[in-house]
Amino acid sequence: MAQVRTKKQDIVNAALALFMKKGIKATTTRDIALRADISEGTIYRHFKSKAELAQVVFEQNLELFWKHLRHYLHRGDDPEQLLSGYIRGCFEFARRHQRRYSFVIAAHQTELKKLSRQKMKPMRMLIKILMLGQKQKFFREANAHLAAAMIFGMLTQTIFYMKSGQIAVNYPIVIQETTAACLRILK
Amino acid sequence: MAQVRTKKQDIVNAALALFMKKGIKATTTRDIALRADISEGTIYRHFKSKAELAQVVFEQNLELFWKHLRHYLHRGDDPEQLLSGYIRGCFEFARRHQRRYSFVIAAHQTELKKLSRQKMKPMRMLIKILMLGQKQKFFREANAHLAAAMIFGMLTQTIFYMKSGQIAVNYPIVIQETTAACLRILK
DNA sequence: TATATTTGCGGGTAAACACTCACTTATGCA
DNA sequence: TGCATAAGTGAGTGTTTACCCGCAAATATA
Repeated sequence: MAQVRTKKQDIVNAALALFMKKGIKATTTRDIALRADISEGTIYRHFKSKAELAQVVFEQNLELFWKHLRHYLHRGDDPEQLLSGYIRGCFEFARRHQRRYSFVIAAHQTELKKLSRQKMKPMRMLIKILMLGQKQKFFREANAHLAAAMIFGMLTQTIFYMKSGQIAVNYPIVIQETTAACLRILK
Repeated sequence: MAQVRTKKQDIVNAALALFMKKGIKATTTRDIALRADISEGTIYRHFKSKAELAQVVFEQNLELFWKHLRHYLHRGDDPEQLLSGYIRGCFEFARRHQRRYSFVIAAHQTELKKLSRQKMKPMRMLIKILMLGQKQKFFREANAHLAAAMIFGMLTQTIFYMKSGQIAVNYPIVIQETTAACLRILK
């Protein structure tokens, strides 16, 4: 990503690492300052509160997830391919950026309550794919929001159980199975 | 439930209400004492720590969810009926005991990390249903753990989005749609 | 070079936290 | 009735917390 290394970015990076490991609440400003190798005061030069910092960190990671996903959608534009790319993108992101993924999902569902719930771009993108597929008669008519929730839930929960070691299957097979399951629902 | 009203139960009830509303971390022992109308010291007569209290509260609610689910499974014993009862049971529990449900799910996935992850009976029960169905050739062969994760994720995420008002459909239809989707995956 | 603005520091602070403890009151039992 | 134990109290404890502020150094602007 070749970013400019400013103190501000140092803070964000340190906060990111800690939030991912311990969660937002359990991470202290002192922890962050220590890790970023700056003083606590400096944090408040750049962010008006710990909450604002958390918000920024969350958005940066969501953006990353989002870019990653879009990369997987570039190839082809028929709904079935889009969906399969989407699913693969989610799994790959979760695999390659385990902590980032967990943070985004966990923060979205619990830690950042009201904040930016509407900003969950990956979810909105899924809805769009489904609607496109319905318009083109690839997928049967159904409430796209409901279907998207189902699919998103399938993905997150599957990843969750894989990570916690309760599903002993390898990635390619899980991706394949999940995609097949989604298509069965939608067709 | 007609429970005996002891101070201990008062504490559990107060803690439950607060944990459900604000989460475990954000609830202080002072909050609990105030709400239960007892002193903070009393909490420590009955529980050796806040963590232990949280554990008890979690288990009580999980037990409730569990009993509720079993009630929905009593009728019939062919896998398809069992599954449909299971799904209905989840949705009904989430509807009738919204906060309890959220607490159990949230606590399971984030707050109680290592504790009692193995104790997630509803998940284990789902796996059993799927295995039974496979044995009886009602459902096709597949990794039951993976399928259970998918289905459980479908349910939790759907409920999550319904509660947050992002899916505007009524319960009977959602239950029906979700059941149909599950069967499509499994058949 | 003189001056204004930004960036960084780190000790300090008040509030909040989970938990303790010496003590009082209630309960069970012979 | 007398006594042992359990239940309940609330002021206190030592930490930890997010955040502040006076000051210094760096950087930009003239």
